[in-house]
Amino acid sequence: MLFSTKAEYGVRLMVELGRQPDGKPVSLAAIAESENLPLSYMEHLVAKLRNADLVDSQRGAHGGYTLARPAAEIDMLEVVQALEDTIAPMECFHDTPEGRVSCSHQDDADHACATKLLWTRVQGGVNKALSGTTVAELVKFADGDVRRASLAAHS
Amino acid sequence: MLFSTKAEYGVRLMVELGRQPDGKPVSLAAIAESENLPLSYMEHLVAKLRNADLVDSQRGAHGGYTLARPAAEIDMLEVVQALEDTIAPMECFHDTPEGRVSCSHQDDADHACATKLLWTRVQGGVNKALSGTTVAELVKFADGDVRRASLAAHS
DNA sequence: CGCTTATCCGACTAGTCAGGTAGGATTTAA
DNA sequence: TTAAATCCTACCTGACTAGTCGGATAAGCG
Repeated sequence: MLFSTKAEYGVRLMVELGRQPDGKPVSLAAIAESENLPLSYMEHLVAKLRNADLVDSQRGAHGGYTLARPAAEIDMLEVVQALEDTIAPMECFHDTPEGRVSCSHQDDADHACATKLLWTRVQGGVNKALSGTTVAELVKFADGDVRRASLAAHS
Repeated sequence: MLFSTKAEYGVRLMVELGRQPDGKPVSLAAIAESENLPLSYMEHLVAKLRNADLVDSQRGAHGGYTLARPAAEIDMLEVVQALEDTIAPMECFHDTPEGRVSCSHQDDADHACATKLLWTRVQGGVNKALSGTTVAELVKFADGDVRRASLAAHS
């Protein structure tokens, strides 16, 4: 498995939020019910999204969550990175502050890390796919042949 | 972490085998020592590679393993697929016999699986990176020739 | 024929973590 | 003031990763 359910659930959550046409906050309970996901588990996930400034929260009655930015300006690389602790292809890949990939295995003159080329390419492919997809796009896809979302029916 | 050490170790193993110029079998002990990896753990991995017809084995004294095919004809998608139990991006993706991806979540008329588009793209990116890289290429890279060549994912 | 080198094979295990639960504190609208 | 919601911390549990171990089998060699 490439990603865990954290990414799966979190992406669904973002899509549900992006689905809300006006700026009205949506409660987690509504999302959890509509996607049939455990509410208390989602609380952990949405906390990560909030820490990453991807969603805003409104506490109290009639509170909930909203996208922090327009859905078209949030790409999936941000979302997945916020949810998964790491999306590096291998353990030996640790992101440097400059954002470059590097490998902790030796990279000497006589013996290069043979797998570095491969994992770099894989990560490139994943990042490209993630950063090239926005929340808005997924919303459109989900709504494509569907008239009404179950969540919209509730509000 | 996208992949486990199974893929990491297994790819290293394949590269070591591909490094052997003649068809002489290489013992696991030699590889384990040269890559500084646990021998008894590697035995499990090489068994998977053998079952996938990626390596041939020669038992007994002076035995060992050889690539089942020329290094240029073995791509990393085969290798990684043999090692990892699944490389689907998400749990809900199960490969159908025809090789197409599908999602086990409901895709009914009233609620399309919003994340399907995303995971399909991700898997496409990973598969492309893996299938576009051969053992021979990694061998060449490790030997230092192509060190400055395409590190980034090419198309 | 043993002896050594190697692959093969299955059982077992410590540690980690994903996935989820539980309980309560805090904030806010009506 | 009460209900609806976020927020926060701790805890649990089964599965899986990353091994280890002991031995069976097979092949070359003197």
